[in-house]
Amino acid sequence: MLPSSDSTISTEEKIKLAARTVFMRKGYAATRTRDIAEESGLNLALINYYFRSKENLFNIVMLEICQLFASNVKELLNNPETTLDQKIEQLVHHYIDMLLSNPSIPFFILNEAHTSPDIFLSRIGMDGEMEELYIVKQWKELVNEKEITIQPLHIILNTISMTVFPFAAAPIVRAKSNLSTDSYQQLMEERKIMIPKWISMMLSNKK
Amino acid sequence: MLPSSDSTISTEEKIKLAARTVFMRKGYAATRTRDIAEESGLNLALINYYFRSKENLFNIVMLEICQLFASNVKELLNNPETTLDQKIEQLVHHYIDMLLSNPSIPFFILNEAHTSPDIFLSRIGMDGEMEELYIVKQWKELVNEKEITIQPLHIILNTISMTVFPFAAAPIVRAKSNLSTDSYQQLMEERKIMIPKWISMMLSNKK
DNA sequence: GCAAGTTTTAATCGGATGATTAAAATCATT
DNA sequence: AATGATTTTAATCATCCGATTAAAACTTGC
Repeated sequence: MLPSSDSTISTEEKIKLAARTVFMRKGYAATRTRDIAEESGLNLALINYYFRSKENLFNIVMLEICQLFASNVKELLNNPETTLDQKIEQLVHHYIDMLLSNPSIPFFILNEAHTSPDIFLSRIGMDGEMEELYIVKQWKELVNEKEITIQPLHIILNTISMTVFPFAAAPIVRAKSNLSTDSYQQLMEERKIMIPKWISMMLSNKK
Repeated sequence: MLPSSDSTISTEEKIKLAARTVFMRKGYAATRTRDIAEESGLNLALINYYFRSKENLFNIVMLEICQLFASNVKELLNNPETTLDQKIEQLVHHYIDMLLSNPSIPFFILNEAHTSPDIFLSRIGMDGEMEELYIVKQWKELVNEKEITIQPLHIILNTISMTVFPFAAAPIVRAKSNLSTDSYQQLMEERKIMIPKWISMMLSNKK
């Protein structure tokens, strides 16, 4: 978990916290070091004293967010004790819970992946090694059993799309649907239950 | 349709074209007027000569993109001649086709909706009046017939999520799945067929 | 082909912004 | 309390970038 705002935290941590807030709200380019100074209530020069440059600070914040985004997921997908359906359910729960407390993350990640894909992809360990995960074995078994012809990528895309997109598009959806912040959160709680069911339906629909 | 690059187009149009390219690639904040000048091969001062400011130029480009994004959709959803299933199918087809030729639009819209939601929402006519559309009547009929309890917002979210998100996240998904541009387009063509079926499944699943 | 308007150019301005600096304030050690 | 190290501050620098300007290069109408 990312550190929460506290009373007795170091200056360095205060800067990182403020930077995370502002970077996530406005993206890298639109953020001025002065914004971070203001947000943290600290002197401008401290940012360059503790972190050498704006870019360096951003990289550090970025890395922590990516780690948060990826945390537990690999273990979850590699657990031999849970079924495939359970894994999907756990994954959706994990992400919706995480996004409910950090709703700006999807935008942030999409933003940086889009504006500088090469840097972004190299920064986070996008090195594959997905084939070894236990869920892949389970998927192959399911394909044999039920004669499913659907590409697994579609299922992955659908799961992530339905889970993450409502957070990325929250400002638009909220405006269009006239939902309060609370109602929107309630809606996401509902989706925590529903999305795994919808995915199961897609999987059980043999060809 | 947005104007395509041509041989005999006015300077004004050249600037707008270049601006669209760069704004969509980098977002408003990260774009310098000098980038637009370079992209168009024109003198820097022409941007301020034809459009008074960077912001003004952005607003114009933005408006055109939003219009493209919203074009035909209202008519489609208000057509009394098509069934609800057909409407969803047409909607998905329309958007995937549009996004295949303009894959940066989702990121662009999400970006601006997030960084300055108030400006964005006021700019595009987010004024509701959704209730009058024919599809709403059809939805209500379906609810009566099949005793569906699912919130319509979930279905809307799912349709848009599954359609749009794979484009917004394309750089990440492409990297993770090692798919070429062609294969990725092929995947989207498949989704054109599949998404309406998945949505139908969700709808037919009574409670 | 010349005058009036229009478009394009190179040069420059002024404010914003990332970064630095040198001095002041605070803290730690004895 | 005195000394030295660390942290914080206000002021400043250098560069970037949106915008302007004045003159040059075109175009149009006669």
